[in-house]
Amino acid sequence: MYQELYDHIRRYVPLSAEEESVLASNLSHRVLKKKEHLLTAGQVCHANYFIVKGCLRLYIMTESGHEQTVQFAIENWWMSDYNTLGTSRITHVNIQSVENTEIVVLDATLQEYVFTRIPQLERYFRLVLQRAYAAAIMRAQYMLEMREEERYRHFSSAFPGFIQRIPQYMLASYLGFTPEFLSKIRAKKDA
Amino acid sequence: MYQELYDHIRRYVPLSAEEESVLASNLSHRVLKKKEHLLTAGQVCHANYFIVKGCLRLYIMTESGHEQTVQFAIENWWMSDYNTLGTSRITHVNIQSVENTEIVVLDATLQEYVFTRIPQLERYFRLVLQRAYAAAIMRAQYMLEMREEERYRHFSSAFPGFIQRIPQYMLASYLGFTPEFLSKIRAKKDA
DNA sequence: CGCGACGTTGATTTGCCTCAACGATTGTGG
DNA sequence: CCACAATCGTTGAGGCAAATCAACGTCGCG
Repeated sequence: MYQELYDHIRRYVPLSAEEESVLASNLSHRVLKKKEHLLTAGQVCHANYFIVKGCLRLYIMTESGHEQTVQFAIENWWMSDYNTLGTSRITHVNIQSVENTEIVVLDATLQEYVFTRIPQLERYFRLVLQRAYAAAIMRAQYMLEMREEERYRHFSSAFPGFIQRIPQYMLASYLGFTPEFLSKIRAKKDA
Repeated sequence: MYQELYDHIRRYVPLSAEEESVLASNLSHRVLKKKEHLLTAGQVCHANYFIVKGCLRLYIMTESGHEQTVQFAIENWWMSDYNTLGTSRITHVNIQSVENTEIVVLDATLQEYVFTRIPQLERYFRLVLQRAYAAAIMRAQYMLEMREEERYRHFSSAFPGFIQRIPQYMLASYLGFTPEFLSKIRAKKDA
């Protein structure tokens, strides 16, 4: 149980068998079918989610009424609405599974308790967040320096195989252009 | 000395006078003139920088040879190249002061030592990074959902006053368009 | 089988870029 | 302290990349 998470934590900090069990009693496990919602705009976000297997996406509804994918998360990444997590404010984002997905749920208040019992986890999350932040900055950089087509080519070479796991309209949205345009890019150079 | 930083830390975690002095002996202070470089592509990034007063920007040189501003940081924010900080890899980014700026420098290796002496700082940085990450995600969202002109209007209403502190060409670059276009936006609706 | 979701393709439009020339402002050295 | 250069901002003409809109093909699923 939770083995993938333990392994991930051990990449960053030591974790004893005893600590594993403290952690285990504060976690829960959840299985999501494809396209199932984990969080919907208007709700309060209570937990941090670790992906064991599968893929989540975070999206918002734009004023013009279409879904704008803001983030993807795959195996060994955490996802949540960090803007409101730990507060009682409602979220404006939606989190949904892209494919059948298995996650570990760490409730925000339990997380605080776990930190008191396993102080090294504070370090683990600091390191995880530093990586995530660095990745977000890199993404901002790519959005700024590359044109649409270049972004697609860069993304597909950086994450080969991932392309086949997600519908094209979600990828187009994430990369900041239209599905029609993505279709035209592929028609051009896939040959 | 370092009072602004102590105050900022105390927004998140307790900090005793004794811990202040442990911290102090591992920090240094630096004053930068406008446009001075703190980090240049090709160097190794050794430290994390806390802004006491002033403004830094992080930028890269694009293939076409122009400066692409990726981030700004102002009072009470930390800035560094988190992609390489703590490693011996060279950086590809530049960090430069926008105006006369005063910073606190926390060396990466000393930071590790300080964490062993003041474990609560691990928590402080976790919380700071969580906020920074949340802000970076919000920014990605704005880049995706808004058109160029809307981004400018949103930015200038979200950070009134900041506009006057930075040259327009840096702001245009940060927002993802050309200085000429920014000039045209302003001409349109400032009247 | 038929419907809805997804992807493709083409015609047209448009928002923003590029390029170029011209002001305004700053700062620096004689 | 002025002159000049360099930097920064403005304005306009023209071009192009990507959006929009619309129609059609295809696949999976109830």
